[in-house]
Amino acid sequence: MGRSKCCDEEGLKKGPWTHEEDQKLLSFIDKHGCGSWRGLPAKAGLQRCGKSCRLRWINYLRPDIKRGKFSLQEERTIIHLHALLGNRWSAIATYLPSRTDNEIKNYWNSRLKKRLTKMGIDPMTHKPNGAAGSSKYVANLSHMAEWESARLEAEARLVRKSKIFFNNNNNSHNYNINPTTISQQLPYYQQLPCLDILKAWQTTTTKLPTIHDISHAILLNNSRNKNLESSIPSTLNSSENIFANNVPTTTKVGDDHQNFHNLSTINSCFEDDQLQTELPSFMQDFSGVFPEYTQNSTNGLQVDNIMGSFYGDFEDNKLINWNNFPNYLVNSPIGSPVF
DNA sequence: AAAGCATACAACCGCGTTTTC
DNA sequence: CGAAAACGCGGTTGTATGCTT
Repeated sequence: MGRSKCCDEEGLKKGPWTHEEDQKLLSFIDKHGCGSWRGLPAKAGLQRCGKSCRLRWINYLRPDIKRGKFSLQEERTIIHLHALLGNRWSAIATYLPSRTDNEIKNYWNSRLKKRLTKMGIDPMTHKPNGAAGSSKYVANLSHMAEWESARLEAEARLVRKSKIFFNNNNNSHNYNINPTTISQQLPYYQQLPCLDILKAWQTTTTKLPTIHDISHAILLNNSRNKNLESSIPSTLNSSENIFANNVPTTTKVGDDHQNFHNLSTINSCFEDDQLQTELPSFMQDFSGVFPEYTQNSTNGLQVDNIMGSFYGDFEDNKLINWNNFPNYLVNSPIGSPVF
């Protein structure tokens, strides 16, 4: 029963790989491809266990690995994803295709975590130290993470399929979304940010998303869309917009001070000039939802300090126009298994 | 110049899950 | 269906390198 006896690991070499070993492994994989790690070392003439060979290939020798300094965009993606998914490095790595989970994990542990700590932010909860946590917020984030986890798994399966689909169907759209919207569509990868996280989250709660939730999802998906060639058609029908049964249709910005603080602290990890440039940009994308912002945004956002104000041009009595929000969701380029 | 400390990152280890027989 | 191997993931360790005193 079962498989044949596993390789005997006694006498196998451990520790850092030499250039010669790398060449042997590369040469073998070049000729025979990777996989069947168990038998690979003997065939390649290596005194290593298959597990060690696999790790060396995946984390170091693979040709599609991007090495070197992490960009600000990548840093931001990691921080936002970590806030959402926790220490699920392989899931986070799917949003940074050229980076390995090991590299992201190391980068987080050696730099980002310390940087957040220095700034008075708990790297695990992504909340300011000492601040009273909002259990409701944490619960919502947890819901989002669960759905996002499921979506990630499904998306991974669908990515390959979708690429073939789009290659073969460039001129024959047949998706279950608003045809009026379709006629105005840019290619999927050029559309407004995907908001499937919010869509998924919406299935778990009747509460309207906060500005924090929206901003978080927008930033996350903007960065993902820049990094991932994922073009899966949405299956969301326009009549199924997430706000169909929700009231009120507007929310006072001032109701969300706590969440503003959360977003503010996350984004305070970045240079102010970047924040000043990029945050207004995505707010402008959502001009229908944030009318007050676009009308009064000449001065950009104000970020004074770590706990600084993110309110910018928002005032307590300004309203978010939730009625316009479904339009953005319908335009979402990436499908979700839960819709 | 050298010792001690900090940092970065490659690699290992253990464990849960999946696959194969 | 169960057992065992293989795989994949996250936590941790070891070591090289850089910095400070």
